[in-house]
Amino acid sequence: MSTRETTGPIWGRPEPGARNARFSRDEIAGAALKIARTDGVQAVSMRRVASELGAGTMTLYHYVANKRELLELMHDEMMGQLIVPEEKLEHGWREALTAIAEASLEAWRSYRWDREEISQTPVFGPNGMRHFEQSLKAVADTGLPLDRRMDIVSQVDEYVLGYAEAEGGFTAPDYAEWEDKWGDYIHAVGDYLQKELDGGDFPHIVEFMDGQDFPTVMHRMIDEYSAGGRFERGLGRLLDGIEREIERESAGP
Amino acid sequence: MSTRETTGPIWGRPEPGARNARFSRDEIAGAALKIARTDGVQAVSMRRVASELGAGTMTLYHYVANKRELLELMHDEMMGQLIVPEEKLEHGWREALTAIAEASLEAWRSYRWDREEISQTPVFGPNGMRHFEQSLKAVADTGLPLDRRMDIVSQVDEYVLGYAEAEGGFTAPDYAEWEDKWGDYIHAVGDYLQKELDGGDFPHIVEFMDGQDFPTVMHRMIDEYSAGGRFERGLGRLLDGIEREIERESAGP
DNA sequence: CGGTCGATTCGTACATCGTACGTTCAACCT
DNA sequence: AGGTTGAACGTACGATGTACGAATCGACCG
Repeated sequence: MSTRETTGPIWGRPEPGARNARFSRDEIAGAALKIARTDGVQAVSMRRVASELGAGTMTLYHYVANKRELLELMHDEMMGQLIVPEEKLEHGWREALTAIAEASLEAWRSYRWDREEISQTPVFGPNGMRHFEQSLKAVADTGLPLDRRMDIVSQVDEYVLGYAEAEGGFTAPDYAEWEDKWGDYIHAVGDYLQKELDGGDFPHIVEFMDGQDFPTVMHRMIDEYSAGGRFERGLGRLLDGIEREIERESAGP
Repeated sequence: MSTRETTGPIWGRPEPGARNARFSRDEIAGAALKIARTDGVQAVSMRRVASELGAGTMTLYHYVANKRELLELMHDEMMGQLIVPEEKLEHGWREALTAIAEASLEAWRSYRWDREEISQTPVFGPNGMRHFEQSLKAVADTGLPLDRRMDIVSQVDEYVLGYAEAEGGFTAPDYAEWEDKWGDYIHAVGDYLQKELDGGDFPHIVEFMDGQDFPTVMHRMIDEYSAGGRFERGLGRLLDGIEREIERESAGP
């Protein structure tokens, strides 16, 4: 019988294996991540993960209370990728935050998440905690009050999250793949767009397009994103703003 | 017969009504948005929207090629809410960007989107274009080159997006409702968390918790978010960084 | 006016999803 | 040996998006 404990986080329960467990949580998360990496998160279904493991679908429910928990497992596994070597935290807040932000972007890039499912509830897995600890450590030397330090850490996270999210619309594993998937659509969007632009209501967009057609402009923007530098530039601006706040705080009362 | 055109964006096709249409796209998007507002986006199903309109499910497919298009319609309708009165754009880039950012946050707040579905493809609806036009107009007086202006506009969008996303985990229409929904869970998370913290590996988190238990800390953070000011403070930091870039650009070579 | 034909409506069916429920089997404890 | 319980999973249900094709309607042509 054993009514499934569903109130607490999965990490609050002991991992099954008292008797003879075929799988570990890591193995399950690993299988799910492999599917997510190759076919996207929407391809991660209980059936699919189970069959990847060579198990019956319902077997998964012995290790995980529901799909949300499976996603939480995956989420925390990914958070592991944004832990940074400790020595990177020792050369001042600016370098430390940069290192963390870059690792975060890298991690969020490799898996485009089902935020709907995940980010509605606070997920605090082991790796999530390690990341949080590192983030607080990174800004420990700013001289700002605690709540302000927390504020800054959150803002950097938010920026990286938004950047990764936005980038999703302009990236694919491979440009040719993107072209293959969206090419026709983009072309048709271009036709519609041009008609609107000819109406004369969008002078700044017209200036931005610079006489090129929409697919070309899209291509330009995708290059802009994938060339790199854009993220670092933006992060730099944000850190400049933070720096100014720190200077102001340490000067004035 | 009439094979459904699926290659182009919905706005590239004429709206049905050549003969006698019961619904307009606006009515359909409106019904869907009403559902999204009251029960969340995940409650928006073709069946649900149709029945809201008093129509058969498949009738929707006469107005919309598939669910993605319905979501695009909703998305653009929401984008309408982040159009700003023109006079707000006339007092310098800083005020203009602030006005746009605040309107954006407001709009994104009211509907928590299924980004998975939406943001994977570039959506350029009529309102999306208006927003883009306004954004470019807002930074027209910065004196920066065109691609840099575009870069800045995007970054502000990205920050707002990330903020809204992160905020989602700390908000509910009403705190009591949040408490009701997550209270038990948060409490259980607290138990797990405390055990980890006692291990001694997380000194900065311990400092941050300040002797309070996890539910209390969560409450504190939720207050922090909903008190307002956090978003403006962050936006201010970002704009400070942009300002510095503008100064540097106009001074240097 | 009668007929035609496209525009519009929608019922049925199917594959896929998460998961509730209950059964089976083997390992372990006494 | 008998009982208990951890582990595996088959079956079934209700929800989803949507393909298919039949039914209905109304504007226009003759």
